[in-house]
This record gives sequence, C-alpha cells and structure tokens, in this order.
Amino acid sequence: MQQLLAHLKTFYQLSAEAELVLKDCFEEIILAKNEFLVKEGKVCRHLYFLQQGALRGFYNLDGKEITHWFGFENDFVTSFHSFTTQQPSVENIQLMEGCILWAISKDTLTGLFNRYHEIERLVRIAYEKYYIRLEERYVNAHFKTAGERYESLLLHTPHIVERVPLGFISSYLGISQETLSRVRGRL
Amino acid sequence: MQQLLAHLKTFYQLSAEAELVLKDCFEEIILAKNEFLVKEGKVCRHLYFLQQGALRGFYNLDGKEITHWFGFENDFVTSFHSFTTQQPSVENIQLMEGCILWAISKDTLTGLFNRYHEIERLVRIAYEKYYIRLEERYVNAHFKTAGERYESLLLHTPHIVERVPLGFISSYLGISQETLSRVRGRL
DNA sequence: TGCTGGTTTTGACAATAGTCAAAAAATAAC
DNA sequence: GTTATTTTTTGACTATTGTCAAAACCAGCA
Repeated sequence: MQQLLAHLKTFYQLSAEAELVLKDCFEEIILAKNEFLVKEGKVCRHLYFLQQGALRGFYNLDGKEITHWFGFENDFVTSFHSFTTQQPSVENIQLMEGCILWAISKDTLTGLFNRYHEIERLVRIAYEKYYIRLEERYVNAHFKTAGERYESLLLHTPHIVERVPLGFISSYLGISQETLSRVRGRL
Repeated sequence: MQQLLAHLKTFYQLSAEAELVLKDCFEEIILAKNEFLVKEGKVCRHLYFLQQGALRGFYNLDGKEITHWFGFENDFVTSFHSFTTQQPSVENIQLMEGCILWAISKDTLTGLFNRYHEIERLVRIAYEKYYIRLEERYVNAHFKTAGERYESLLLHTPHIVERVPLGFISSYLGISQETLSRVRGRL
C-alpha cells in the first residue's frame, strides 16, 4: 500500500487528504504465476495497481495467443475496454510471475470521482500518460521493420527483453518467433 | 458553436451551466485545404473541435510522410503529445479539405479544470473514448495482413476510404501504395 | 478538344517475413 | 546427475510485401 501511495504522490501530486481517502479503497491481491487476473468473456470490474511482478494482456486469434501489452511494477492495469464500458472482456490478463496487486472496483472509483474532484483529476492525468505511451507504441509498431521494432524495444524498454520469454515478445512485436530469433542472431 | 455544444450534450452529458461557461472559451478558426493546423517543431497550445472538414496527422520518416491518423466532423483533434507535455510537436496536422474548427487554449482549459469539476470529468471521459479507439486501431494495425487491414477499414470506417486519397490511406495502413492498389484489385 | 499535373494501377524483380520441421539449448523434475 | 519438458535456434522453402519504373486514368482548364 505504501508503494501505491508513494507512486501517486510522486507522479500525480496526491494530497494528504486524498491519500487518507484512498487508503481504504484498495484491496490487496496476491496471485501465483500463470494465474489469470481477467478472463475473456467476463466483465472486468476492477482497476489494479501492480506492486510487484509482471503480467501480460493477450487475446486469441485463429487459435494463436496475441500478446499486445505487458505490465510491470507501478503500472495500473486492467482490461481497459471492458473496465470502461462494462462489456465482456475480449482479452485475457495472465501473470508471467507471482504478483502483488491492489484492486479498486469501478463502483468505488466512480463514487470517489463524485466526491473528490482531485481523484478524478488524478485519473484524467493517468489517462494522458497512458494515451501518450500507447501512441508511441503504435507508431513504433506500425511503421518499422521487424529488426527496427526489436531494436527499439531494446533501447526504450529493455526490462521487457530481460523479463519476458521470447515467444511473448515476438507476438508483442507482431512477428513470428523464428524471425525474432534471426533478428537477435544478427545483433 | 451550436454543433460543438450539441455534441458535448449528446455524448458527454454537458449540463446547462457548463454549457454557458464553455460558450465563451472557444474561438472559431477557418482554414483552407492543405493548410497546417500544427507544424512539427512548434509547441501545440490548443485543442480543436472539428466542426466541418477532414484532416490528417503525419510525421516525416526518412523523407517519407507517414500519416498515422485522420480527423473528421465532431472529432477533437490536437498534436496530442505536444499539447499534453507542451514540448515541440513531432507531428504535423494538415487539412485535407477546407475546415471549420473551434479552438481552446491549454491555459483556458486548465483554468476550467480548476473551477469546474464537471469539465475535467468531460475530458476524462473523452480520454477514455479516445484511448479505446486507439487501442482498437493498434490491435487492428499490428496483427493483421495488408488485405485484412484494408477490409477492416472498409468495414469499420468506410468514410475514410470515401474521403481520403489512397496515398494517405496506404501510409495509414502501414503498407505501400502499390500493395494497397493490388489489395483493392482483388476485392 | 487536348494539354497538364496529380493520382492510381500494372509489371518485373528484390527483400522481408512466415511456415513447417527438426535440432540445440536451457529449465525444471526426479 | 540424468531425464523430461519447454524454450530458442536453424534450415529449407513459400508467401507476402516493397521498390522502381512505366503506363493508365482523371480531373481542371485553356
């Protein structure tokens, strides 16, 4: 909990008052490697703060698992579309390592929005950050060759390469595992 | 102006009070085809509502123009990264048709956030929508073949195909103009 | 009607990436 | 330390897409 609050204070200017309020709104969750945080077809009703561990978001396409994002320490994670719209999730979230998470329900969060302008602001700012991140990722992914994408990953997010099996990384980069292996051989 | 307010009322539950406030915060801008709304290297200080017309966001990569998004009627547009961080823009926004826009400055918007919780909420909700849209676009773009991407464009956003020159569309899909032409030939 | 500039298509060939199958390497299990 | 099991790499071949150059198409307009 301390880590979540510290993160919010550092990156979102959380006030002492809001801190007191938030303290009681999150619930600790501990899950083991390979367990699912969200399953496709189910509505995702929580937003999670990832204190410790690593996980991935993926969906199934023609029997293949397509990993399209990763989460690590200090990330807020959820099945975004499902959490926002309260429609069944199209994606799965699975742990790549044992994780410690803090969960807040959509209802609790909505209640906080109504009572505390500051907390809605905090989320608005989080959206800005995550939007920019996604936009960068989009441009990177879409307009570069397999080799360039991997090099960009090494440069900008080396922790992904260090902690994630290559099978997930190739999927994340939108290339086959074999091509990734060859790209790595060339470097 | 009516159109902007109507859009906000319909899709963002804008209250009558907030409507009165917002009315005076936007400035009308009329620009001709091919003019630039944002130029790379300059800080983008405004958020725009596109009342009429069509435009594109693009950046330069090895001397080539990469179009990575389009804007149409009722879209909020800006050089997102630049507007948020107030760093120089890496992208250009150019009009594909003559446009009518309504501009609000970052400072004005920030002032509104401080005074009206409801307006910050409105923007928070806008972020949600735009984030989901981008996420869908990301998945579509990244994990499908050239043909599938074009078909998906036809299916989900046919107005793009109708109003945008093929050269921009191919760039948007991340494929060459020739490949797009051949894909179209096959359908 | 016939230029003119731009856009779109076609053709030939090269480069890139995917697929399937098997080998090698790395982990985990006993 | 020796098996299993999983992950990663390699090889041969195929499919997809890109590149360059030329042709066709399509306005707008003298």
